[in-house]
Amino acid sequence: MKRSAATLKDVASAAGVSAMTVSKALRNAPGVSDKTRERVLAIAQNIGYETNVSASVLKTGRSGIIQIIVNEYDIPFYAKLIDVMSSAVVANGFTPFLQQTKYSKSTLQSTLSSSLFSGVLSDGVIAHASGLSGDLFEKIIHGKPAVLIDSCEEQPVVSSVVFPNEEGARAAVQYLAERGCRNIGLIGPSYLEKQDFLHSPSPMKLRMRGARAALLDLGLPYDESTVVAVEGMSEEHAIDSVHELVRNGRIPFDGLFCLNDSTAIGAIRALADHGIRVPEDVKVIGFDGVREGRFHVPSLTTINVDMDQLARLVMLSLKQQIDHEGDPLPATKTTIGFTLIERESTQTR
Amino acid sequence: MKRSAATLKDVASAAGVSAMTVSKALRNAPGVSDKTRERVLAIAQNIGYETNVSASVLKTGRSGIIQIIVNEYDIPFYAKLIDVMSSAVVANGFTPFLQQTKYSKSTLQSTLSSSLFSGVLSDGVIAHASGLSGDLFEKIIHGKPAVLIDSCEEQPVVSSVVFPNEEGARAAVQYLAERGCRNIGLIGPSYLEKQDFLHSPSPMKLRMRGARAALLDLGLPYDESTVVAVEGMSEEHAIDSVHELVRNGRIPFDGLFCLNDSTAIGAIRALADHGIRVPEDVKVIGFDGVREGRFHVPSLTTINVDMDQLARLVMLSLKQQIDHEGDPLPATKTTIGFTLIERESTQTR
DNA sequence: CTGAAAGCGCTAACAA
DNA sequence: TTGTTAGCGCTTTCAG
Repeated sequence: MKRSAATLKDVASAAGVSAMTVSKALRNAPGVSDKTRERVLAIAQNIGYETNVSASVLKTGRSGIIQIIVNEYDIPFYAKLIDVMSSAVVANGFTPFLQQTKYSKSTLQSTLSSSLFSGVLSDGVIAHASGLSGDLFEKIIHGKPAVLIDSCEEQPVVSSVVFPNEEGARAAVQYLAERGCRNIGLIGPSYLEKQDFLHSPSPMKLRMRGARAALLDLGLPYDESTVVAVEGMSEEHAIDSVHELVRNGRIPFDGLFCLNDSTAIGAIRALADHGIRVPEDVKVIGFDGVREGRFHVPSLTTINVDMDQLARLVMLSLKQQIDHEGDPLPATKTTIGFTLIERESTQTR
Repeated sequence: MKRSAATLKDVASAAGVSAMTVSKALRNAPGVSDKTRERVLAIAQNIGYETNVSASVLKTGRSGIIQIIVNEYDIPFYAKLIDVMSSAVVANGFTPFLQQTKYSKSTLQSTLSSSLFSGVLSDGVIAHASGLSGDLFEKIIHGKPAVLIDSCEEQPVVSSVVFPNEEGARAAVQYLAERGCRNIGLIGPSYLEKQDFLHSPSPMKLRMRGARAALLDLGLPYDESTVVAVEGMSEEHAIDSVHELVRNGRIPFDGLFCLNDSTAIGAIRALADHGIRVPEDVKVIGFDGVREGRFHVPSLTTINVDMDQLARLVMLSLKQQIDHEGDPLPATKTTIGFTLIERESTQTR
């Protein structure tokens, strides 16, 4: 029951060699004969030796830990994101360390700066969190390798991999139009006019911009009544907004592009409450491609973003930065691809 | 751009005191005058000092890190679990460290024993993972504070907090019967007879046992045809099994208790594929109370387990163990409560 | 209340 | 190939 773990020295004396030799043997470092290495490994295994990470981190300044920061775990989109990103981090030989900010900027800051993961303990950061400008981020992490996910700043200070927000939104609206929709509504943060898109772009603003552009190109209306404003991008928010909309008269749409899957799912749920059928009365398309969309009735048509590509690109950038510590690489910005997955919620038949 | 963080010494010389004084000041340890402390804090803040955790862990042997190990992140049940548990860990002043095993026993083992989080780096472990017997677990963690979630062993070696599997299942079946169901089907791993329940209980076995007992008590049939066997507890598995069932003739049930919410959601989805209506033709009830159940059409009636209570009890046990390091406490086993949440999937009307 | 000394366990650099 | 030395940054202990 002794929790005082075995140390290198213990292994060394048991093996009749020096601590240094054991250290090399265990790390597969050069400078140890195969015979010695094997023997050391066996003995280490035998006495249950585990390397003390604190010590080695203290010495080497490298932990192999990559922080992954998101807003929240229990949301389909983030559940998928942390799954994919953790797996990618592991596949690259690092250890992922997840944290959720619960949308709190102060939590984010303390998460990033203070306590456990300040200077040394993490070798890099991957973040998708609201209230996270590249400036702020850079000020906190001080040049530590980092990649932001879907940070839409025009002049990126920190490298980021972004979703195909505009393109995807365009495709969604065009698809609805092709399926015969002429009164297309949008569910998103709020109605925006041209000039509103100029400053501080955000993923949802960009999706709105893409949708707006598509509508105008198609000669379809885009005005205040086009947008069903939601206070947040969760199912609950969409349910509230749609309920309110219907309460003020029948909904005027035959197609609905929801700026993410959660609001799409909420919208379908709320429409059902009022006996409005999807897709017969209204066709609905979402954005993200969360796994839950497949299992709903009706199943959800969506703009599926390529998460595997996301993970690959993030890790690529991160590893480059880690390899180049000291001489900082310029920040990059890469956009990933998407596919439109057709399901029941937009069926014509 | 210097990534070489400020050290205690830097702060010390800037403040004109010794490193020791700074250390005490920053940790709120006794032995420093308020005046000195304030000055030190200000200076530390000013030059952006962050304590090097590796060093302090190395010295003190305590990291404040609690490992949380689950099978998988992108599953509604686990998404909820990690949210609740992380929050509880944080609320208790510790830092949660999440890991997913992807149901691999070897991943689990290496996760627990080798590499990063072996001996020192984590102060405790919370785990909900398959292939995780208490014995195995204990062998790996060697008396480190730990709590297993829903480990149903009769003679717990490690403390655990378990779900109300039997009671909840009983309540689910009774509820269906009260709603008029006479041909109640169960969706779960496989058909089990009395003797099958004796050995190596698992959560799903216990739910099956509770359901069986309820059926027999009610004088309703329980035989091989009662159970729709699934290969796993995800939506996909349930979809496959229900499809196969329907392919072999109309389904003989007017009520369906699915041993978790994911299979319930899958079942409803598959039934819809065949034009079978829920709840008109078949009433469906699930188990767990994942957030997604609310948003489905029909919304899902379920046995909602009290996750907040779970989190509280887990942390309580863990903290007791941490406080008692050295003289091990006896393993405990506590069952949490549940409520039946009525929604559309079992409506009568 | 403050500080000097020692060492946690490991590994980079060098010496043998 | 192996071993020795030194020190990462912090905190425990004990002396001032």
